[in-house]
Amino acid sequence: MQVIMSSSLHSLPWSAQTLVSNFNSPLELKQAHAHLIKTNTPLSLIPPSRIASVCALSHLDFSYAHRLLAHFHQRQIVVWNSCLKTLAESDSPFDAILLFRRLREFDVVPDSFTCAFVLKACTALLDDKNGKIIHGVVEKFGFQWNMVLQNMILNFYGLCGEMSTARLVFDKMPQRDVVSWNVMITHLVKSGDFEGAYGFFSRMPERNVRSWTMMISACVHCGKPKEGVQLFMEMEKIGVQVNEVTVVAVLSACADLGALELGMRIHEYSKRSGFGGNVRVLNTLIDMYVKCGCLEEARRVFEEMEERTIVSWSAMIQGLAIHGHAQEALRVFSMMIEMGVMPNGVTFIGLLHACSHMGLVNEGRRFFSCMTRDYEIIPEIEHYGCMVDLYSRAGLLQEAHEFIMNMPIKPNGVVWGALLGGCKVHKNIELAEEATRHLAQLDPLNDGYYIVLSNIYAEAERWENASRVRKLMKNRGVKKKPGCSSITVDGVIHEFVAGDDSHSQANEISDMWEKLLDYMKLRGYKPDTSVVLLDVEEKEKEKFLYGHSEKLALCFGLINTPPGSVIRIMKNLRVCEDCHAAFKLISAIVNREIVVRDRNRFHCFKDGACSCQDFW
DNA sequence: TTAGGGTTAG
Repeated sequence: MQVIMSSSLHSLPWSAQTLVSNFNSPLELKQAHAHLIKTNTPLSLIPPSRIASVCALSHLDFSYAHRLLAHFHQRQIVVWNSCLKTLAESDSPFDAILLFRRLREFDVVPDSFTCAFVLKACTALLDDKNGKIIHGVVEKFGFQWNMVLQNMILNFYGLCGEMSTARLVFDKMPQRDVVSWNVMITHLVKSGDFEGAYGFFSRMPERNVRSWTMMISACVHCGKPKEGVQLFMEMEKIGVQVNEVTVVAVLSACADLGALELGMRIHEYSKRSGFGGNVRVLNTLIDMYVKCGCLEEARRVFEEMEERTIVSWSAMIQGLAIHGHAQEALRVFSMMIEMGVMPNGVTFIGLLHACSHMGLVNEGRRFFSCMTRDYEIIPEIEHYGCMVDLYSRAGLLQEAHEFIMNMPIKPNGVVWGALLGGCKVHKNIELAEEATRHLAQLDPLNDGYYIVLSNIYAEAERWENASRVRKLMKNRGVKKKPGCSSITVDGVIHEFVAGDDSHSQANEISDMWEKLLDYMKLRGYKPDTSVVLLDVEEKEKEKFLYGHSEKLALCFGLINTPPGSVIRIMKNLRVCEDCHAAFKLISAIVNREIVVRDRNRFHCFKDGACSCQDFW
């Protein structure tokens, strides 16, 4: 027998070294194998992990690999694991599961890595059955002290939607780390259990920046932006280092709340912290400034961006739309197309919004047809909603109705609601009744629709019908959401509900209103009592009208802010016609800019006019 | 070998 000259790879000739350590295909592997046999060199010179991954990726017969690997002194499981890892991370994770079966046929004892890789494959495939088998293996071999593995199991059950099993595993874990808690929180939020997630968050023995960020964004998604901001403040107080994802989450909360001051502070902070150039941060900033009524700032951020994504363009177009700058929104769209950026469905929602807020019916129609023809975007329910809104606002109620009837998808509450809105403006009782019949089925608990119908009846002085709608609401347990407006002065948010006289400055507010009223009447103001639904005396109606929350907030703002500064008010419902007319006059009387964000859009009152040009 | 969060629409 030929004496083995050397067992070191480096002692092989260079060509053999390359052959043995750099093979990339089964053929090259077999060549290396043959070469080693021929030169009587130990097979163990071949890097085993390479055998494993080549065999795995080329679907080479594993028994060949196994025979080959039998020459190695090291524990074979390492090599199996290398195979499993390659397959679990490849685009055919199912092969990892098949290989795991082979491993058991060969009676190879798995270790914790084996379980981890196979579990990874099961997670990618959401393979409930095999995942449970691995879970069993983990328990059988006593790997429950392996935190990584345990966390993977938690995540696996969470992804499969088996929260109760995840909970059982979590409760049984002999120890837990911050990842275990974060995994539970993630899946509780995803399953819609915000309270449960918050409970876990509160009980965590330690938190990292992910825990905080995740919870803040969960708050925003669950409609609790105020709580999100509170968490952020707490996080800052404790001194947790914030990252760009946290910034995005809290900026979204600011956008929802209209919390401009905090938003601006975070903008400064992100510049200082070096992630002021992050596209996603900048996109969120555009949205925040738009929703806080600072279109100028939003424009500046947009213009200064070095790199823009479709989200940046869409956010800017939508921002211009809700601020009533339809023509500019269309120009931005043209610019985007010229630069070769492909629009998406959301871009068209912004464009259709721009058209419907300014009555550009033809342009809207054109966009609706070109989105499919030129860009292959299939309209979704939101696009149909925008079109119905466009026709309805413009007074083309029959066209809107026909459009709904010809829709290829089932109209939802938003679609019928848009028609109802148009019926109110253009006083069409018949179609309003039809829309309400559909809405009663689709969205029976939404107070807004009942109110609008009752309003339409009241305007037509059909008081019995109006009161019938009221009774219906009562019978169905639907309560009218009270109008509520807020204004921030020196960092403090002041909230006013309609008819509110509980504020410490209530008397001053009332005096201010009386004073304004005198000036307004000199300019021809007549209270529009038609917006008051109740069948009461005219004087009584005026009293209700004068107590509207946005009027209270405005008077408070005029008393407590320096002359010349912009007054920003947020309202939870739409601004009524009377407040709209009053605010136009007041903006001229006090020579102030008044920005009102209602539930649909912005109104910027200046010099006696509104940016919506009374089309809303 | 483990978890994650973000923008546009409504």
